[in-house]
Amino acid sequence: MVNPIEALNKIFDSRIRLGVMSILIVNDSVSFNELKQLLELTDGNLASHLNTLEQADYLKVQKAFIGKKTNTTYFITDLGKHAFKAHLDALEKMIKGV
Amino acid sequence: MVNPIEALNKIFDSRIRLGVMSILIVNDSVSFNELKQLLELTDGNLASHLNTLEQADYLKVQKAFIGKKTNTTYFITDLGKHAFKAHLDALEKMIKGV
DNA sequence: AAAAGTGCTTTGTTTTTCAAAGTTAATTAA
DNA sequence: TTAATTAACTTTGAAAAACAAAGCACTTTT
Repeated sequence: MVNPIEALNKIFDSRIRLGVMSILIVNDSVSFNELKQLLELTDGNLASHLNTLEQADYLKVQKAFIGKKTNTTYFITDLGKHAFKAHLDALEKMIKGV
Repeated sequence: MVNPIEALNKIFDSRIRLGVMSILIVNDSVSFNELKQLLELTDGNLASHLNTLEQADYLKVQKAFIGKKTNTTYFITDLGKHAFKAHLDALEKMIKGV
């Protein structure tokens, strides 16, 4: 038997990052503020997790003005989608004892 | 919509603890050494994660002698089974966007 | 007698998490 | 026009967690 945990993605150890990804995989764009409210996080905490995901190229950011008000929107990347799905597959396999 | 991550169990943030639980949920008893080999961990690291799970009453330990050689065996508790299943359910719900 | 295995505990470093405060720039309220 | 508020961070610092390595008591194997 192979080590069952090595296919799990370390980046998705975090509940928060899992939450972000599961939101972004179904909604193709979500604002900073929406994420903050959905996940009930402080600005700094959310920003740092988003940063971790961005560093990994799992999501990308778009800063825009709505009128003259800034709006920051997050999108999942293809890499992010694949990584997330691979993680879920690995989880499933692990649980099923394959 | 409710915060999707609050139903996730913080104890299962760790890949290692997830791995231990998924092994113990299908094998009703596993030795320290088997876990160590399956998960490719150092003694100290494994022991501390097992300790976290034990503190939570998610698993119990049985120390026995096989001949005169010590053997430490781990079992999942009912509480552990339920907590693990609840976590997996919460994960599934989160991913499906319920 | 020396080496190696079991199952830890202890120690200490590195990494991660998080809240709180500070920041820049715009917006609305008084 | 000044004050308060919102957005989206960054910085700081503290606490918690992860982890490897070493130590330990005991036993078996060589």
